[in-house]
Amino acid sequence: MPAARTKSQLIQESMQSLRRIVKALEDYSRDVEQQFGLTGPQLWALWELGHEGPLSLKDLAARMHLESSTVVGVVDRLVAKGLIVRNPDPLDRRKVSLAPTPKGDQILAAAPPPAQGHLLQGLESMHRKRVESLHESLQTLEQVLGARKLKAPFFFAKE
Amino acid sequence: MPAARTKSQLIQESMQSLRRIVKALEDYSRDVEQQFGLTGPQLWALWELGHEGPLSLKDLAARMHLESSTVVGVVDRLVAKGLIVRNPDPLDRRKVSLAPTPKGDQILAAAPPPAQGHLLQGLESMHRKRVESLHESLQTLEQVLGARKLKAPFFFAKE
DNA sequence: TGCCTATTATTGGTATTGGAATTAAAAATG
DNA sequence: CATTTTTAATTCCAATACCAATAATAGGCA
Repeated sequence: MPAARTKSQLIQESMQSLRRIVKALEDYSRDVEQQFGLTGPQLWALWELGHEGPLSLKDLAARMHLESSTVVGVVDRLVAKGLIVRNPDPLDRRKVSLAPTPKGDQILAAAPPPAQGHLLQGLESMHRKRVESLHESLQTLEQVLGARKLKAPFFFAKE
Repeated sequence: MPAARTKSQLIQESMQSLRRIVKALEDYSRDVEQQFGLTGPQLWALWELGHEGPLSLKDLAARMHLESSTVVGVVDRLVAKGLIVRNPDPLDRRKVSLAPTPKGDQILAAAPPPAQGHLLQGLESMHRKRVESLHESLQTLEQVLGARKLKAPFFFAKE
């Protein structure tokens, strides 16, 4: 039986866990890239377009919680690979309508779920009680971070 | 009072929480950069050098869980800003010994803790019971991810 | 000692990410 | 209807981040 941990130890270990979890997700994306030829963001974007129908670039960016300027590059590479197409929106000529090509659909049918899917499968395999507990913990953590974000004006001087 | 959630809902929300937490940490780094002139990785590297004494580039990279080639760039920028110096190692001429300059130490004394510090403060403010629960949940999550990582050879065909 | 291997730092190339500025088009306002 | 404002997509720039390849040095072994 492991010795009792101090609060400080628990915190340190939790931090490391969080880092490892984030890194595990990144590594998973890299593995997919190695073996599948699509980077994590590319697969993710293709996934969104395949499952949520045609989307404008802005909507796609919103779904991925990324900036438009970031997604432009991802879309460029998917277009270059012939997996999606940019169609003009007949109703609003500022917009582009992004959709998978047949080839993109084909890839999507065979591809693993995007990074999040990995985690998803892990969570599915957990007992409900555990998921409940995790959920509550994450919410707490988020509240703490959120609260800090609002009320922590930087206390240090600028040069 | 909110309606009871299904397991699936709990999972979805947990995923989103995780993403938001990661994003909050990234945003914090960006805030520090805006107001302090050092990016997250730069502050982190300076912090490690300031607290762990002179380190070789490899050791610094190991501490940050980054590749050496990534850290070279971060070190370049810190050197360019005059916050650290590269000294030759008298015992092994392959190595460089990285250490803060007086100016680097000065910045470090006034700077907020690196990104992780933000989270750290949040955790410190939580009750021990909550931290215990979070710790346990994260460990479980990590186990699930780790297990999957090992036994999930990619099941999809390569083109 | 001299050759072979391993280690250290670096460079080069590609991808991701956000912010700032630009262009084009739609919407709102007078 | 003309002007202004807002919105959508894009381009450009800097910083991460990885991998692969290289140069220089150290260490091991015949």
